[in-house]
Amino acid sequence: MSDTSAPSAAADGVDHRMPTIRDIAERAGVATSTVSRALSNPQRVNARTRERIEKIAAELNYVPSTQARGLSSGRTGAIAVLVPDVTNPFYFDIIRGTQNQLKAAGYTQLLVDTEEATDVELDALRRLRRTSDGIILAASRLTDAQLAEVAGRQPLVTINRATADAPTVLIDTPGAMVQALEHLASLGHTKVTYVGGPTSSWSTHRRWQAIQEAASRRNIEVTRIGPYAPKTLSGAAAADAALGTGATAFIAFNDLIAIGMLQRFRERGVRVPEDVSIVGCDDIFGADFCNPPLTTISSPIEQAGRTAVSMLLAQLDPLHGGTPRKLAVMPTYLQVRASTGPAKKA
Amino acid sequence: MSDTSAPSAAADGVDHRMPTIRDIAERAGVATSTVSRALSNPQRVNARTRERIEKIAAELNYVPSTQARGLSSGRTGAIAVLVPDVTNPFYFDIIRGTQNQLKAAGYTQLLVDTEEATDVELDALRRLRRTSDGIILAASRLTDAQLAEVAGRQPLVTINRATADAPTVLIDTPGAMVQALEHLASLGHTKVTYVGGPTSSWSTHRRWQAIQEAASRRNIEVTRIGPYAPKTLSGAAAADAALGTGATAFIAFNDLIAIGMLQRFRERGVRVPEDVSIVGCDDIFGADFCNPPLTTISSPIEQAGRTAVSMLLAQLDPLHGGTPRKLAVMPTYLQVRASTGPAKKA
DNA sequence: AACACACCGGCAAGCGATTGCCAAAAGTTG
DNA sequence: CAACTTTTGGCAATCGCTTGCCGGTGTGTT
Repeated sequence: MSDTSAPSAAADGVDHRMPTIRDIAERAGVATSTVSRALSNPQRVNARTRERIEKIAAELNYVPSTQARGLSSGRTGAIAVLVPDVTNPFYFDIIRGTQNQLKAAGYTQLLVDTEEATDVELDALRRLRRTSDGIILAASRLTDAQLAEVAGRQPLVTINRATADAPTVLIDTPGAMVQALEHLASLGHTKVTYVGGPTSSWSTHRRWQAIQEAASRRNIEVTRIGPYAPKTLSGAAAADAALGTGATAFIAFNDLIAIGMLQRFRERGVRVPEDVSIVGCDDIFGADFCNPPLTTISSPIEQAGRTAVSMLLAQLDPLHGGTPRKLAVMPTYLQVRASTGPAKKA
Repeated sequence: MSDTSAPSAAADGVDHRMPTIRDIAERAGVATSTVSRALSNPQRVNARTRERIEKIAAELNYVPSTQARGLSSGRTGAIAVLVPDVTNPFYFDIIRGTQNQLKAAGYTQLLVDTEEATDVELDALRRLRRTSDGIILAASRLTDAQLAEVAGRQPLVTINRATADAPTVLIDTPGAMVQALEHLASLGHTKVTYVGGPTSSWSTHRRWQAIQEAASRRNIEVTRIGPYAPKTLSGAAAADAALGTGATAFIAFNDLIAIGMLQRFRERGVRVPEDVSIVGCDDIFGADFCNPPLTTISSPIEQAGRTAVSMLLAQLDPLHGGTPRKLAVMPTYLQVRASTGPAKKA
């Protein structure tokens, strides 16, 4: 870097200073306030003036400064999306959903990976207070109290984590657990093990509860192992432990664990579904082409992301958004593939 | 703004207005400039004063306004990462790599999905000019001229797209193509088809070139089909077309296509690797557990992301960053799994 | 013809930080 | 102890845009 100097005009003769509304105002012979309004509040200004301004803005290749806009208006135009792990395919779809919807609404998405850690989540939330207009919090690890405090400070929507203090998008995996159990029961399984996720995960508790209830109404004995980290690598340990329970069918916290188990069973020579059956959860990328293809709980994840955005936007702009819903439940269903089969005769 | 006066407390008794350096300055009995310096230029201020200020800032739970900071300093503290498709697992790893490294350096990551479209990419780039301090552009679809212009306007690092105008991180997939070809040759394959990616992809051309060169030096006949969109869904069409070439082995533009082909072959009763062999590229999530597990080209993708960040940061701050490298090439190797086998006797 | 009322554009005060410049205080030196 | 240098903190101007308030025009209503 030898240049960077010169009286604001670069050595190549081109003025690299970004144009501001002031430049536009001068060229158009109006006040900056008029330019501002023409550009962000079109109906507030005469059509002819507006067109002239727009034309000049285009010529100058004007791009408004988000910074300045945010500073004076109090709005940042950004929505933060916090997920526990960006590399978990489940969140990909959420991210894509929010991304689409936010872009459509003219917002910028701030993606934050909270690394499955409460303190990272809290810290991010803290500094995001100034940086974003609202937060979408997926699979939060926070306590109810913490969540309430966050919700009190800024618009918030949670995904897969119910709280009275903020609108929530729930994916009805517990409901599908019942389907899964019925499916397994009809295949003759009587002993089922639930392979649990992280202790701090709200979802894993809900699912376990749903399973217990459903099992008690049928003739099924359920046990639980875990917690396991939601990664394929945890699958090996989970598979080994699962085998120790004597159950013939396993319902995993999510597909990542289920796929990991699949791999481990293969290593150990345990056949799926001949020897044991496995049900996953989320129907992520890969669930359809793993070996064997995974029976799992499927849901419109991407839509969950879109719905979360809608709910948040409705909060930000109560007029436009209609009555803000406090809760949306995404339907789920059991996607039966090849990882479940008749129970092996004892 | 109705109040701003009085004890400026909200109805619930809690003051919801965010604290500013001014609040801190008043409490500490110093000027705002001192607070500013204490917080972002510590050695510029007496240790005792600084400690006092820091203490008050902590008590007030002060968070600086990125907006204001950016406006006055000219830096935004954000780096944009543009990828063609956030749901492509290949980019997951890039994203995770940049995310980590950026966070460590105190930057915010702005993730943008360019939807594999040039105009979306250009538009994003345009508005990002004001919003970010620098850009990481993965697998850009832009022309050299467009790229040069972007690079002239703001710090830029490209991934998998060489250009003289900006530092680049390359993943040496072409190099690995040679390995792949040798692997196939040693298995007795003499006719190989390359299943190409999007026309606008720079990588697909490089790979095809490498393949042609390597093939001409051996006794292998290569053909090319495509373009195909880099999604599993394109795999079906690709598989059908591939079969039509009469080749016994296929090298796919990426794992997504390869996995899609795998599925299609299964549907059609074509056995892999007994009837045909497939090599993928990228070693994405899923390549190891699909059926059969995919022989593919593996590389430290996450590190590519991290390296890109380092190179960009070095550009932003030439002093600290040492001599900025202009090019980094990530090593690759062939990961042999079960989708390749001996050529079928004709 | 008189009055009310949009409509439209300008003025100017911020928004919350950073930073160049300056002066008072403190520390050094011969 | 005078002359200097270095520290340290304050002043005030910006950064680029938004927005409340105001007044001058044009249009519509009695």
